[in-house]
Amino acid sequence: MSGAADAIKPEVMKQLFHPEIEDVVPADVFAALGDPIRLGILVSLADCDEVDKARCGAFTELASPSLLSYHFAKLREAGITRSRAEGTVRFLSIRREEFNRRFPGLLDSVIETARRDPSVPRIKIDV
Amino acid sequence: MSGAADAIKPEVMKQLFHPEIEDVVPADVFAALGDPIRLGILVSLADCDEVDKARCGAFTELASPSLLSYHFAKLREAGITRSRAEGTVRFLSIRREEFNRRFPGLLDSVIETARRDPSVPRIKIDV
DNA sequence: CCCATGATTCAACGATCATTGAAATAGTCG
DNA sequence: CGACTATTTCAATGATCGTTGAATCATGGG
Repeated sequence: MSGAADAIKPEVMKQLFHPEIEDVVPADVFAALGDPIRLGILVSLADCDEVDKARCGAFTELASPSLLSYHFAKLREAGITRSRAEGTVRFLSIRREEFNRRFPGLLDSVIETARRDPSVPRIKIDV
Repeated sequence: MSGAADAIKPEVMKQLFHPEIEDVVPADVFAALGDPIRLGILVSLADCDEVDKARCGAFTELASPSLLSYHFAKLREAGITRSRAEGTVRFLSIRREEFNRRFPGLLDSVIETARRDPSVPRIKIDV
């Protein structure tokens, strides 16, 4: 097409749903944490050296792409993580500040608990 | 029956299963916490004035007896609570010390989080 | 324009979940 | 014993879960 002002950045991939942090409710948070793969995603994210630089594709040791997508959605819809698109890649990060404001201290205990436990799988994310 | 040494206390009601605290795993704990009724039971227990004096029957505002029994079992099997029988009554309590040893700091954050949130139902337990 | 790549969506599956109401069990007390 | 109370168990329901594999979508590069 040949319009004049199509200066829109092409990187506007379909937006995934993120709840307002005020709408997030404890029971849903804990339900989202109630799966070893999702806890694995969380601690791996928490231990990632550079924040907001973890590609979704870095988690393939934990599950198949399609299953990962399912678990990413669970964490995202529970207000725990954020998914950001950049070109053909998607980056995953923890909604630290917001979440800490909503549920002070909770995330740290959860991550510490999951990090300490051998039943939680984890990967090294090379950014 | 007329044996000589039947000095056995009659309060040996069928024992309910409690996992060893070492066998408890984070994902199962969070799954158990992922329900508003169970969070309600937990904060109500935590706010009970006299520890280990909360009758199961005190929770009937939260759900029907049979549903309560189901949720009690979930909390118990996740290592969070203990059920103790005394005559025809059962008492429910939080496995504070053990649980804190296994997952330091977690229970307090969870209870604080649930206590602060209006989506979690709660009752006043009169012991 | 077509192809490769990264990721989500869809359809299907068996498993578990939350809930209900009725039945069983355990203990107490007349 | 027999009625009564407190609680669990059972059977049944529809809903959601975790998983798989195939299909789809979006983007970037030849």
